[in-house]
Amino acid sequence: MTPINGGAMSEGGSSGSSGGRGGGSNGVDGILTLKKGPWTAAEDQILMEYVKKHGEGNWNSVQRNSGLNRCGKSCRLRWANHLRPNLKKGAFTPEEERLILELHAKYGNKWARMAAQLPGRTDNEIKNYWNTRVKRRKRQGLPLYPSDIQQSQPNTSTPTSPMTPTPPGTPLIPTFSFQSPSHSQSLVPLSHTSPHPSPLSSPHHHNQSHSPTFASLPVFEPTTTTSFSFSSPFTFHRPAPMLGTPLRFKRYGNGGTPSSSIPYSSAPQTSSPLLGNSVTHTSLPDMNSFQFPMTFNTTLPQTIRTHHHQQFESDLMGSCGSICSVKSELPSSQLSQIHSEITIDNTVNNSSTNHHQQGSCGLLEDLLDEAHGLSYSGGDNSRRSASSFGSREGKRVLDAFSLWESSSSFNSSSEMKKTEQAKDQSSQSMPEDLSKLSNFVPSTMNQVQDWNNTDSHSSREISNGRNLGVTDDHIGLEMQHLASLFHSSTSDHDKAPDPWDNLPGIC
DNA sequence: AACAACGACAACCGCCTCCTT
DNA sequence: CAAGGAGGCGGTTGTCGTTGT
Repeated sequence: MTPINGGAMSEGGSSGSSGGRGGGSNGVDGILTLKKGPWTAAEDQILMEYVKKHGEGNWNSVQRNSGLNRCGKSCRLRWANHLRPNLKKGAFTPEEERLILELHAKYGNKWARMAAQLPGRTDNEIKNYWNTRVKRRKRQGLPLYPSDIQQSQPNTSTPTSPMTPTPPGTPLIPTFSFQSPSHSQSLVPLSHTSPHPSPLSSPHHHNQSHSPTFASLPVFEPTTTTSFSFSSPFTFHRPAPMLGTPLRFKRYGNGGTPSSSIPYSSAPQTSSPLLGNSVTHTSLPDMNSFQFPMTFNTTLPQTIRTHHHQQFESDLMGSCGSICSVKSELPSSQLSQIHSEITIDNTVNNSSTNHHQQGSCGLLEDLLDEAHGLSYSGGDNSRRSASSFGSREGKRVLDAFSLWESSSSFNSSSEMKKTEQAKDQSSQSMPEDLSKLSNFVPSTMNQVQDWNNTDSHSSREISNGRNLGVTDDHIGLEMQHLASLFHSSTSDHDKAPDPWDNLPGIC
């Protein structure tokens, strides 16, 4: 039970009460109390209804206007971590796990920043994953990072990373490298070439002591053999304007955020420092739908890899959200298309497999094995993967969605027909899991579009304008950027096996 | 079957920064 | 310029389910 803290409760929930959960909702002595603890499906429904009507932001008004007896902060958290569209539930994929390691090595405990590069993932998820990992490895007496990932950034997370002390003499400008002989990867922040403003230099960041020249994106060296390969055909339909996932598009603008794209797509379309003078970005003929008829394989021999490729790699890894977030922002029908057309090779696994063949040190092998085992072979993650949507929390959310869908006026409108059509179209060509996803999110996602289209007023007012991280223009700019990277590329059109099929659970 | 250990995760808390007035 | 509100971030805690003994 937590009495409202007078007016002093500045959203911060400085309730000062015990952290106990499952508190009641009724006040004592007539004092209205804010409910704490787990959210119910009904509460979720209320919150979703509210966001549907008013958009994200103004979380404090949720309680005032919707009758939901939760503090604004709690509402925001609930929405961001559980209710908002495009959330990717389930266990982290091996690629994601690897990326988390890399990002943590680079950024430390900057969960939001890491989440910005893991589309559909929340900072809370990443944080939980990491903390669990820290505990486990500490117990096992293992180093936090695989030996091929060197943490050379001043660790901002000493309390939770006791096993990875920052070595003395760590440079202020962090470097980040892979030293596995089989990976031959090396990541360095090419700050001098990055056109992106450094988010770390932003005063927005808490007590950041990083060098302001630190590139926000993990830019790969030309020698990089990265973890992804993309095959064509690679079609982007211009996504519907959405509010999307503001959490990931505000401060940490890379990873598909507007901030990362603007420098590329600004009017003059000057050549990127990375691309050299020969590359001039030109306007796209059709931003509504365009295709990248190319195969891009990052394992190409260095000698035939072009600057385009390298740049694209950089953007893929650094701003994975540029693509992935586009994917995640799309309505389900388009989502399915993206899913079926983006091909990502899991060369992480391949490279780690090569480890054995190349006889690297046993510890590294063990670590890699462990990492994979955690993800695949009966480990905890597989457990969770199997039950991710069957969890009580998942059920709650699904219940809420069911309630919401069944009660929403949206269902009876013509929009519903469109949604159903989209469902039909998409489900025809999507795997079962994606079909389920389609059934799970479509109205929500369409609704987001709807909010933006029909309720632009409220949308613009969201969060005092701070919430408009993803705008139509921004997405368009991203598309321009991406397309420009493919502009002069040619390729074969061989179809590669769809790696999304290999992803567990919902993705 | 009972218990402990562990992992995953939701949610809370406090602090911080930015924006508005 | 200052104050207050709003929102975001990172740290922490408690609960629950699973697994192992």
